[in-house]
Amino acid sequence: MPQQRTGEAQGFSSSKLSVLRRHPYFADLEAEAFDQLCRYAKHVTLKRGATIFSKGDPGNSLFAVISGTVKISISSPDGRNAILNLIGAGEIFGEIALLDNSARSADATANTACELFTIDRREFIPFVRSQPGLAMKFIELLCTRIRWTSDQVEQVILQNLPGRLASALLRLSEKHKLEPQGRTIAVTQQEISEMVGMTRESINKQLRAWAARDWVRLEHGAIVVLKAEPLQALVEAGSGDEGE
Amino acid sequence: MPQQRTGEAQGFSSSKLSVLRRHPYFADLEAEAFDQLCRYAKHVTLKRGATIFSKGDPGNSLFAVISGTVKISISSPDGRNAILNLIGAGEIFGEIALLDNSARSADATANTACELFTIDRREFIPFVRSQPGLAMKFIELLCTRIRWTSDQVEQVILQNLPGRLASALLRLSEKHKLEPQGRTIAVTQQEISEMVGMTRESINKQLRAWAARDWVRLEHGAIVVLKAEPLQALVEAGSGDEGE
DNA sequence: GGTGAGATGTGAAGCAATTCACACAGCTCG
DNA sequence: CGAGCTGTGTGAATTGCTTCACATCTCACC
Repeated sequence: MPQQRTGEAQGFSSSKLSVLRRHPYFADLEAEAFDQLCRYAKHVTLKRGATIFSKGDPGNSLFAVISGTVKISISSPDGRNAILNLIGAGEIFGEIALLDNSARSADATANTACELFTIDRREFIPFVRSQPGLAMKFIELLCTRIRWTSDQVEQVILQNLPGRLASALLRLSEKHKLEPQGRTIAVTQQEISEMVGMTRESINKQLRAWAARDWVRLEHGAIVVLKAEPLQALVEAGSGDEGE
Repeated sequence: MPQQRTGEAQGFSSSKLSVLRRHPYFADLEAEAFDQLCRYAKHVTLKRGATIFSKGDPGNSLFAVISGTVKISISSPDGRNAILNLIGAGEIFGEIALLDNSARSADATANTACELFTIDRREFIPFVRSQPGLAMKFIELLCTRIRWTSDQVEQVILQNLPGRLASALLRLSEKHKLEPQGRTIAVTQQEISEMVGMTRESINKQLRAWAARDWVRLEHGAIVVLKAEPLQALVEAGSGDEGE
């Protein structure tokens, strides 16, 4: 894990911690247990593009995002990329390899400059055992992940370009809907193309067509969903074309 | 859940139970706890094609397969199907909706005639709480599922037909390698096509090409992997064509 | 031992998405 | 305040896979 600056946890401002505290995974943890968790944690600041871990690494730490976004992806030998997930502030990642004590199954990189919280396996596993409710929380987290990933399989197998793209936009805007920017999704067209598994060019053309109908607005490095309903209809219609 | 015959558990033969007992999820459960679990369980016999549950149903039971195979799939409005997983003897399914107390996210049907074990949420959840090690087992199970599903996303996004098909065959033969039939995978070409998201015709043509090179042997309703290495090489080469 | 349903095998035509080859816009950092 | 790097926009040619339309094969079950 290169390019990181670490420091012990005692200096955390409460505003940073509150990002995590608000999150469902920790929300109903007792204050005392939460403080103890923070004492174990290390703080990491990363530049955009920094590698957090790579496929095949031993999975001996858990991460939480304080600010910025992290990209979970896999790359093929011929240079193509598949983005499995984008992790935003307040979310956790890296739990799978940690929990089943095996190698990382994908790469994690800083998609923007970001601040992370990281906790080591050696401290974390005993902590989970001491907090019986926490295991159940992680089961819920894993279930959410499976639903997310299964959804992705479903869309990629069943839908054509418009359906896949619509589905990806809706899934992303769903994740972000709690946040202040509303329905603005901060992703590049290149990134979306790697999430749905089609070329940037194809994605661009479809997005333009929708922008012409005012279903979306395209910004530099972001997409705003203006009308979710017709997109939703497209997904539900199966691998359907749009009308007119 | 139609077309089922149920009976209380006291009549189970030990041979049936041993299928489950051997399986990692239950292997290191104490005999007493295992017996108690069996007392809660119901036995179900299903005809080929029977619906076990459908997407959207409340998820209030867990299943284990004693014999036969179960298909976990999703169908789109226009009649296309995506198979997410095939569950064989000794395996568990239906745990996701049970654990996070939500609706089924896919359909489950009997892919062959099969015998199942089923246990109700009301009995199961308290049982898990009474067996602290069991929660950890389920965490491992969920991690395995995520890895399986993420693999599927990876292959479907990054690979073309030969790569996807090779990958699917290897993943399936991996699952079956412990069983007596060796590398024989009991699936139809239609089923494989729905797992990789391409048409049966395309799959058939690719399989024939490989059969001509003795990489696989095609049987009625089954595929035998003869040479895993060239298939593995194909997967690792990215969306690569085969030579000559 | 026949018969029908499910599974496999195969070619020709069509098309959705890729590939390739650009032009331009917008940030950001010396 | 250009210089350069990302990100976006767009058209023409190509292609991998689908679609469609069959023939054949296999097996379970009357």
